[in-house]
Amino acid sequence: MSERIPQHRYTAELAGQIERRWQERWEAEDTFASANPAGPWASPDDPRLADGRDHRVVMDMFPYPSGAGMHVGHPLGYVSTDVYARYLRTAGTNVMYAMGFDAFGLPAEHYAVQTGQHPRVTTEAAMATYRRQMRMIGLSHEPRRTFATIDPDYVRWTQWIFQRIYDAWYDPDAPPREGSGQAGPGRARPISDLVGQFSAGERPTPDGRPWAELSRVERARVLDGYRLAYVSAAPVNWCPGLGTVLANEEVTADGKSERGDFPVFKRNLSQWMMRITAYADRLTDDLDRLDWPERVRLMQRNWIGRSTGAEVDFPVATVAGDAAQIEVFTTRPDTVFGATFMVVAPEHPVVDQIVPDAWPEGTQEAWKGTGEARATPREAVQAYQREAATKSDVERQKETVEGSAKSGVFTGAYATNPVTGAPVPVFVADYVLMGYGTGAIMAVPGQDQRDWDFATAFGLPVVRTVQPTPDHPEDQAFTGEGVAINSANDQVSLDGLGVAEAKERIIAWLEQTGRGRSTVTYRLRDWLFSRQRYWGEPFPVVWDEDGVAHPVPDDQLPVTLPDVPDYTPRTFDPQDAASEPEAPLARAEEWVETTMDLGDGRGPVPVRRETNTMPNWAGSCWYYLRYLDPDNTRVPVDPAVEEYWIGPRRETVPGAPEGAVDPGGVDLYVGGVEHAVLHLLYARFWHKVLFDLGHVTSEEPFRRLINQGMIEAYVYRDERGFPVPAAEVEEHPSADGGAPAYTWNGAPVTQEQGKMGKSLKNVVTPDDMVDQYGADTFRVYEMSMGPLEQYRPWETRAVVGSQRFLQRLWRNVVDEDTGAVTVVDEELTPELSKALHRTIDAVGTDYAALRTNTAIARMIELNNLLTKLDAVPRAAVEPLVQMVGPVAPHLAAELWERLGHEDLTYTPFPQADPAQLVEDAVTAVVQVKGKVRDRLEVPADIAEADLEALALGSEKVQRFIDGAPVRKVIVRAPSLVNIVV
RNA sequence: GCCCCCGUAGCCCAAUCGGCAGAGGCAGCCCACUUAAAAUGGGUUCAGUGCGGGUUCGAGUCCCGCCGGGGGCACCA
Repeated sequence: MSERIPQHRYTAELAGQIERRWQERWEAEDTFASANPAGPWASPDDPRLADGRDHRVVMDMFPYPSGAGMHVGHPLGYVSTDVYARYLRTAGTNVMYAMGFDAFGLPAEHYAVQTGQHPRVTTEAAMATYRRQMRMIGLSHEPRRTFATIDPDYVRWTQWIFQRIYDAWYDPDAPPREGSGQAGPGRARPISDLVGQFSAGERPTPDGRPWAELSRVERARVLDGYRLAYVSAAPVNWCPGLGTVLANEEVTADGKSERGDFPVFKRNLSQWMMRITAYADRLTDDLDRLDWPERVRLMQRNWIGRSTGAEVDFPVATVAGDAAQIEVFTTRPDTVFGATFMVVAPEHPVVDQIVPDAWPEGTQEAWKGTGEARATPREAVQAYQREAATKSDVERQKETVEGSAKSGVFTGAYATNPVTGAPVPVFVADYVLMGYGTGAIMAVPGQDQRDWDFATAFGLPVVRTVQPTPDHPEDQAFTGEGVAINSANDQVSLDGLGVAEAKERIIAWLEQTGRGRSTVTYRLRDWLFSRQRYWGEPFPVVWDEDGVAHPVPDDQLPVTLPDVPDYTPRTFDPQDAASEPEAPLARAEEWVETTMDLGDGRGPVPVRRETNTMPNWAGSCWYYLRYLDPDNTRVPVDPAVEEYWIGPRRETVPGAPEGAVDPGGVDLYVGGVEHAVLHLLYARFWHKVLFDLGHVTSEEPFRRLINQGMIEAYVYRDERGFPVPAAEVEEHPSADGGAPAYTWNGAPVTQEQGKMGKSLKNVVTPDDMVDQYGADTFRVYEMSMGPLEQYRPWETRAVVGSQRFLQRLWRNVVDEDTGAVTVVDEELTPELSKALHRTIDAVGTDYAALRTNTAIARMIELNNLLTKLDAVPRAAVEPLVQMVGPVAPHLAAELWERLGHEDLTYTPFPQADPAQLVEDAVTAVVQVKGKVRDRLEVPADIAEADLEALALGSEKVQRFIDGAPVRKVIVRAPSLVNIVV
């Protein structure tokens, strides 16, 4: 059987030999090393650094290495960036292309729990598998730049950056750094600047005492209120099932953990936070300067949720008789004349101050609540508060969103509408959330459906203050645009104004009279930064005997994880809301209790180490910076190196606003859309802090982002609905050309498309594909399946098409029987020459635009032309081999060498001759009333009038005109004429 | 409920500015090579662009309304 196959055919075996040979050679020769302008590996004489030469940083989101290794879906983005990087090298660009590992995290910890092995052991093993697979498919990463987030050297700098964040505060009045594209003031500054302001008396202390009179502990408390990394005892997301607290971004809309899908409860716990809210404006504004998919920018904008409006003060009398105010936030201050009642969140502190001992005269029964306790306002309100406290946010929402019935209780107090002077009843209701705005609203049933529902349920009055459209239903709030009505008092009138003008006028009046102010709120909350896990970066922080936090001095970093016998996390019954987090590190007592010289003149003192660890996101917040300068022992990245690679560019990205300043950042970042608001938001935040503090020159980490699609696979299910092994399913074409039928073991099965996974029995690995077809074929197939962004199903059956292409290319150069090179040194025919140059032109454009699928189609086309020739001219096949280089690098390198050349990696991409791209003659289409009726061969530079005359002279055309008067002739020389009769 | 993306041959996908619906691949069918099959090579069939309107000389492309698939947000004041 196999002896029939020609000895030198490009089979999987031969491909494998070629691939291994080139992989070894590339590694031995450091082929992919980039040229460095500065830092430990500086090579200033490298020609790639010459003036005018471009540079690009190309990278993928680094993987979290799972024990199972990669399936064929994982390398899609990697192969794309590799093709792009390889193309750029041939285009004369200095390319930085590296890959590391995101190696802290829960799965390794879970796996370690099951197997009893240390997470480091299993993680290292998984990384070895990934490295082998990435090398096997020919990725041209620069080996010397690789690292994992668990490497002590990397942890050291992650902790170092934490210290800088801890040692900084956000000064909203500070001018931005020179040259930044920031619109308004605001910048992080070292905490020492703040201490300077306090001690100089420029900034008052909270209680007004001079700074010098504050104790050590008091000063620390004051500063903690400003730091960008701080400990707070706020309500946090506690997940007993995982045994840790979680960031808002890690909790799904229905109150479950994103990982594991466990219930999450709000608990008041003391935790590390990052003051990301200080950057809310810049994180929103700077999205405009990035070349990112619109939907990702939209998701970030939604997550940050900037909303402009006004705060309005509603006077209220406390039970003690004092004049107080309830401050509300509204985006519709123009509707304040229609505010007929108020609602405050059950947790709102004002409630205790205003609830009277007895119901006011004439209080409606329905306002007193539904429970037993309704004799006095105090009892009713407390009962309602208790009930609300036992419910999670999600439960609160469920009852009311789905049922649309709103619960609530009258507080017994009345406030005063500041524009009408009318008394308005104050309710507590859980549809108002303490965590958003001021935790209190003015209710305007006329213009807000939620308020309308509440007003209807409690028999409250409705005043429309915006004229609804004529067809608007009588029984609904009107939330649209319209002119203001019923909106005037003695001093100000909004009547007749549109919404925007009305807002402006009423805010001006409120500010003038001290009743309110224009304001901005955000949905974004500070980032909860500590986790009760073992497998993460330890905080470089110790606590002294007074409970004051101290950073571990830089020269003592990294703080490494203690080796403990019991590193498993304490998890609980997922429903056990009352459980307490228990950090695994707290059990390493010898590590926790230590002494340290804190540098404050006291000498070594007893301290307790912080026992929480950083979240998995910490390591991925800055790894792209470390690629730039991985061996630097002085700083995370040399500023000159950073500026060269990712500093702001002179030109802005496409679509950036007029006059914008380029933010810099990685030139191409490819990864899944699932990180749209987690990793990508956190990394942007850290980067901006580093920018403010002067450690980097770029304002953004990732200048251009592409979300690669997912490779899915067919899932076949038997009649019971269970998946059957996809590889064993047989296809049976239908007789009439319709959809085919599928069977497994003779029994019919159904086909659907789904994720690739063990449980669906449809996993295909790169290892299988490289064995069966070779790495180059695998790469070509992945790239020819469609555009990078698209989701598409894997079909192993179709891979053979890519193999045939490479086999034909091989055969166009090498004799399958003898192995001899068969190309001839003949002139190209004019037709072939034109085809070649058109292909060069198109393929170069496609590669540069990451349209690898169409580039491959063009190369197949040219290759098929060559296949038909008796002898293949060298001048045609050599450029083709060069063009194939980015997608099938091993095969191209081999053929290039056999054709008598050196390594292809830096050989300049072929140039298309512009003269060969112009056509002498083209086919002009002649349409009559939009239908094609004739085709004419005409010179490419034909004049419109000549083409028109030629078209009208056509016999076929005249037949279709059929003597009717010609009304109009549209000429698009040289390709089209449309005659309208 | 609101917002975003996508629907082109049996399948994966092409189609600059609105200008001949088809570049490439898979599958199918036919032929060559073969004792035969596989592999390989050559040839070839197949859709009028999810549906309904509109704009236009001309619509896969632009606009409106549906249908189907995917995703995001959701008492956010």
